[in-house]
Amino acid sequence: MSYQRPKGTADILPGQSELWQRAEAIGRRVFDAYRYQEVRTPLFENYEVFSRSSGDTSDIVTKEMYDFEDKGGRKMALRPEGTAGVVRAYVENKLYGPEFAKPYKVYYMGPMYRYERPQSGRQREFHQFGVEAFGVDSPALDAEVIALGSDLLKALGAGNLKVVINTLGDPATREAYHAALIAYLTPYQDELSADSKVRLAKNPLRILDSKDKRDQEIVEGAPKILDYLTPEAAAHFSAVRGFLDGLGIQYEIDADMVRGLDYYNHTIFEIMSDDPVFDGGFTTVLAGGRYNGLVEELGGPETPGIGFGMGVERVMLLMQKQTVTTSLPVYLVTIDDKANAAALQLAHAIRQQGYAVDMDFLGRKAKAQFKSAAKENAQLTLTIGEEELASETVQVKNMATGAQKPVAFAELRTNFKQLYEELLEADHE
RNA sequence: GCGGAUAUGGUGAAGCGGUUAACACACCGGUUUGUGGCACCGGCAUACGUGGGUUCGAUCCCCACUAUCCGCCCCA
Repeated sequence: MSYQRPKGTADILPGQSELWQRAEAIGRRVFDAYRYQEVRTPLFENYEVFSRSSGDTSDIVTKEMYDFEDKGGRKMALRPEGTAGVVRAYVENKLYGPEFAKPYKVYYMGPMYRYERPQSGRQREFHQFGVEAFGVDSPALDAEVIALGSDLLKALGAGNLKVVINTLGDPATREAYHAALIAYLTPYQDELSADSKVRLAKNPLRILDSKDKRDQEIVEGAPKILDYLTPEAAAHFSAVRGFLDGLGIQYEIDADMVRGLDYYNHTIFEIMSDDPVFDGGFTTVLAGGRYNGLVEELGGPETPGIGFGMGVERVMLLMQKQTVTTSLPVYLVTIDDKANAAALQLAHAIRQQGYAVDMDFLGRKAKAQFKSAAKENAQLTLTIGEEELASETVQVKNMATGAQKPVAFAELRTNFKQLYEELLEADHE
């Protein structure tokens, strides 16, 4: 009986994992530059953590969540996104306390789970890098977070980026706009797509980014949220725009942009790429926004917050073009099995000095071993045969120049670093 | 949840009613003793997704299932 991985999951194998490690290293570097520190929260939480934060009616909660009952009868769920768990941890660990600097900035990297039909750039188990910053309502922080997202993608090598922003305003804004939108759309009720008819009752904002052609025509004449902003919300948004301008970050305002999670308010943003790998059109690779009120919703004190999530798989599609070349310091060539004992000891000694060593375990002939060494991009090959065993030396060959010379076992064992550097120096002469 | 396409060895890919199921790549070995390339020679593999059906005969036709890919919904 053989098995295959669950639908929508992926094995990240050597060849790919190097690229993931590179992405993670770049992510950590960028996050550190903005003084975000890593937080690691559980992959699963109480179901309520997600349903309360994302909204009971959001698609993510109603049809995409991997929820289950544990053996103790508790309703749990695999995290569909990163923010809820981080907010829960923020509240539970009382990170709002006066001893913590504000904003309290954290980042995370890890797998998320959504029960969806897999397709290009979308899986059931997927990965996000994300940040959250708590405790500061200043629009300057909104701008900094957007700058961070943009820097992150650029550092990861993503090109053809477009920053799109919008505001959902404060609760008063939202209430007024919600009413206006329903008033406008209701007369068109019969003309709306089937999906949008449902949305009209459930979440009319969603109709704004319907892809149905007729819906779009109707939406064109719909009231714009920007006209319903309270003075405070308008001031916040214009300040964000000013800071972005000051940073030289190009952006578009899309008044019809809505996000899938109900907890957003004020600034929301997406960074998209129209790189050819997404064949046709802009695809969102990073998105987030402000979620003042969410901390309270999960039982904490009134605390503003803002953050974003970045889809690693989508970024990986962009990074795919990059090639990771690795090289190997030493390949040990053994002439026959009699050399194995000495080879193992030398390999061990060199590895302990911090250099990677590979060797043959199949008893292949020298030619094949050199071929492997070349394939692994070995810098040096050390050959051990009968003569070398007798004289306690190895033939060291610089693979780049082809130069070869004998070196005593003892020297390899005690001072490999110097030898290695000297031998490779020859390269540059 | 809905729609479309596809399923042949480690990989890519021909064949489309009767074949030793091509070919290429990869891998292994050899071309005289222990050195990376090329060439040539040889070897290699539990390959026709699973289960039914049609047929004298099915990789090929039909049905179902499963899986994968792509799109919709939704989203990162």
